[in-house]
Amino acid sequence: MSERSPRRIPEATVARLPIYLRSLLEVSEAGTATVSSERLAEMAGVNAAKVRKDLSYLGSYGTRGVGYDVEFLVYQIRRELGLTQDWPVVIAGLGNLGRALANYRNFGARGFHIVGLVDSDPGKVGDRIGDLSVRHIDELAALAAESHPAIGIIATPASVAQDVADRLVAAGVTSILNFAPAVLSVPDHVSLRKVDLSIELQILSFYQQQQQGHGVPGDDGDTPGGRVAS
Amino acid sequence: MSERSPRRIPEATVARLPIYLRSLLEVSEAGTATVSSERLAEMAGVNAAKVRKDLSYLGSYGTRGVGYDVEFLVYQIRRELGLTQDWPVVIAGLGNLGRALANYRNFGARGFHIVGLVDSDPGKVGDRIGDLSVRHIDELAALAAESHPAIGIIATPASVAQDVADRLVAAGVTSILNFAPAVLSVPDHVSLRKVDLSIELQILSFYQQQQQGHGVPGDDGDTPGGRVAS
DNA sequence: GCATGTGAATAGATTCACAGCG
DNA sequence: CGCTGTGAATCTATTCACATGC
Repeated sequence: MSERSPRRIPEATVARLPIYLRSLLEVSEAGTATVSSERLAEMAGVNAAKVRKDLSYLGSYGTRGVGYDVEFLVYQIRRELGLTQDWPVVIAGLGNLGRALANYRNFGARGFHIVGLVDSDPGKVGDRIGDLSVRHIDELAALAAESHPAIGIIATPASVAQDVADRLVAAGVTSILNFAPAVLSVPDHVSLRKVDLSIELQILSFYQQQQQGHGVPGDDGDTPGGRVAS
Repeated sequence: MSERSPRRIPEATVARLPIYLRSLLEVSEAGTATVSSERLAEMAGVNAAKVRKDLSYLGSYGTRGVGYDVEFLVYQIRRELGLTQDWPVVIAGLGNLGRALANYRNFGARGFHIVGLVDSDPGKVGDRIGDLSVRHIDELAALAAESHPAIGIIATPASVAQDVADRLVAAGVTSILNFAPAVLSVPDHVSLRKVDLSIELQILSFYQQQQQGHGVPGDDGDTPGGRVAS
């Protein structure tokens, strides 16, 4: 049973699997048993050929002339994404954003649970958020010993983000999601992704300016700009 | 002076310009007058050839044997990104996340200012956040008439995100940043970007599983997974 | 001499178009 | 017949390597 992934899944495909999964869950909710690549593509906002190629990396899970079995595909994507297990998550930095993240209900609809909240501000230590209380970041090692977080979310100011990242890595975290507006460097064995509000706004600003700037391209026959990127 | 952009800037490059800008501002802060592509690359977490090629799309702004003039390059990137003007932004949805965004100090370090906050929950309407008060989403047209928001940020539940997007577009917004876990469709003239916590976590989960899953690749000689993507 | 700027080479992602099969 | 699965073609992005010019 535990065959290793036979195909290497391209990064761009990996990034879309969660979208397909979400679409499939909607379809499933609606009680539909099978779905075509065309329908999935429409829901996911991509084109059908891409859906088929993406899914083909997981295996030949469709039926020609019919489509894909919804429940089966949900399971396969979950498995491929590692969502059949529950990853322990620690959040560092409990300002506005950190609190918002900590309170996020349906934390990715299963697959993750928050095991710790840390901050360096003594004024925040002890605060209860959801069913956890904030601990001092110096206790990270102790927290790690108890609950072995695999994923760390950084929601601190940029100035301390690298230090926090280093501490997370030292505590055994091997994936980091960085919300701080800073470029982090981590060892090779640690995965890093970033989410950056001001970068996203600046990208939109670029296309906004393009549009208004010189003479309004109107219908310029190619991608109008920054659409569903990343 | 107002020459139109002579070159078409690739999407991937546009997405990196804000990172270079941030790095340059740091260098500028430190009082350094010129910077090499090598140094910039290090700060931005990319390689030097990429920096040079990216910057070459803006024009030949470097000096061979020397590097780039920091202040000059800051100005050019700002201009290219459309940050020499101030874009009016409206935030829709003032739950935990919307509030966190509304309170975000240094809203992208200039270039943007919030002109409106809207929500459909009567319990939230009237709340003051920063120096604005929350208005009902039905007032969006009125708000648009007053302050002409160009950019809309959606921080609502997924279930209403498409409706909110439609309203924003109807109100004249031409760029949308979507935080709701939903695929939105907007007219061609509207730019759309998304930020999705649960998708990011699921991507990390994939690489996390790869790492632990089958026999620990250890040093598998290629990208260990999901590093600084998008 | 040294760091930029850029053609050429390579790698990666998307799209096409159709063969294959239920 | 209809929809998947996939080679081939295309497009986009990255990296190399060196000519160019301060």
